[in-house]
Amino acid sequence: MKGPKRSLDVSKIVNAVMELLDEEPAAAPTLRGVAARLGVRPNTLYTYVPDRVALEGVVVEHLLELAGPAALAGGTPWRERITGYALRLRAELLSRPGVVPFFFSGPMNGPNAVMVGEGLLAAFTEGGLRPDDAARAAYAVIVHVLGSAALAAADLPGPGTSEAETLEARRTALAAGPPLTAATAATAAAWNSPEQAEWGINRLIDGCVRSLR
Amino acid sequence: MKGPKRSLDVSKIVNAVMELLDEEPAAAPTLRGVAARLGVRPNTLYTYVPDRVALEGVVVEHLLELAGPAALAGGTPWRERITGYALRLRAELLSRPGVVPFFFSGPMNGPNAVMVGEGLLAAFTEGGLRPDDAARAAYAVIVHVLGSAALAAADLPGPGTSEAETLEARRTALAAGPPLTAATAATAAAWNSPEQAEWGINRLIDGCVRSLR
DNA sequence: ACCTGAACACCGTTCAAGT
DNA sequence: ACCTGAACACCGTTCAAGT
Repeated sequence: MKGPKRSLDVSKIVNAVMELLDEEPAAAPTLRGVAARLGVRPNTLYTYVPDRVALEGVVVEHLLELAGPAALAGGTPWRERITGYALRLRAELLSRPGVVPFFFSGPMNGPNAVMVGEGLLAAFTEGGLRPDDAARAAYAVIVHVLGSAALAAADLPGPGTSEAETLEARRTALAAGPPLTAATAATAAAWNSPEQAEWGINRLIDGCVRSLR
Repeated sequence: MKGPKRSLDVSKIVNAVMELLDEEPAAAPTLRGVAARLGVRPNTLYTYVPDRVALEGVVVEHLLELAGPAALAGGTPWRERITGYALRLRAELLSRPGVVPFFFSGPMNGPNAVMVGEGLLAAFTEGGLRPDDAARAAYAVIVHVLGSAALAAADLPGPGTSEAETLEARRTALAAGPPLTAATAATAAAWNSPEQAEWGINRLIDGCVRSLR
């Protein structure tokens, strides 16, 4: 048995990124950090990946997969498939906030992105939308879930602070704001909660279904 | 007339950021770049701003203002006020893609953010929503417009490529994809267009209004 | 073909020092 | 109070060189 010609491949690099995120979920992985974890020099990674954006794209593909796009294909009612995937993806991202910027650093056109798109299209079609509306609806859902995840990640408390006290501080601040804001401070303070993300996605789907006529 | 005690203030710093964005809209402004443009050492900025995230927060506030939040308060039908502000904000961001990440680097709780929230609340209330639903709807709109802007910015072609050929390349790629994707390739390829952003926001508002009952 | 050594041109941030 | 000099600990990326 002769030794391996190469010690690395792209999937090992992605694994290293995921391990870094496991250890420090809020820290954005860097090429140098990934290389160090693999016991290799930073420039070695350029043998496998053209640049940082490309590596981030591969990680994005991995996360789209992690959220279980296969479940989009069928089995449960169409609407649950959509909200299910959307909320699973959001949860995966928010359990690793450091990865969120990766979704906004380049076009999202890998095979898993296409598969997710196809699954959402199928679900919306099953929901009664015409093809073009289904396409618009599918991408609107992606926009919403990624926007929600990104804003929630930006709002995460630093290591010193608990989520509850951040929430309470915000509620108090909003209660001192203009009238309508003050009157809804408790709701508004939790605007980055999973519950409100679910509410938003459901309203979006409601609106899409309504455009059936 | 004695010389000024300080040569700088926060608004001059924000101006410098905006000038950098005017010159190179896709480049993310840096503290060092801003300092250089002001003819000052990088660490000088720490007299005016505690760190990079805080500076970005001030720039975010400036952009929320640029999109004209005052027009949210009244004058036109409630629904146009919402879509108008949302699409103006999106356009401001996409004419300066380098600033987009600033919206995701920290909590968005400045006075203009509160004012925008209040304006959206007023509009949705006028549209017939109960206060808590209006609050959820207001923030869902923000989520959607910022998500849309961020994904569109990530999809922008590099300096070498035109928008039209990027679109055409994507359409061709999607046409070779799975069946539903292929059937809607023309629509799907333009998923980051302003038209589809407007479609998405309108569907979201539709869905919110429907939750009146 | 794969990996390294060394360098380049950057970052944000700190701290003691000058005025 | 404001700004600087100098340094620290980082980045992504390149290129020639070694195996």
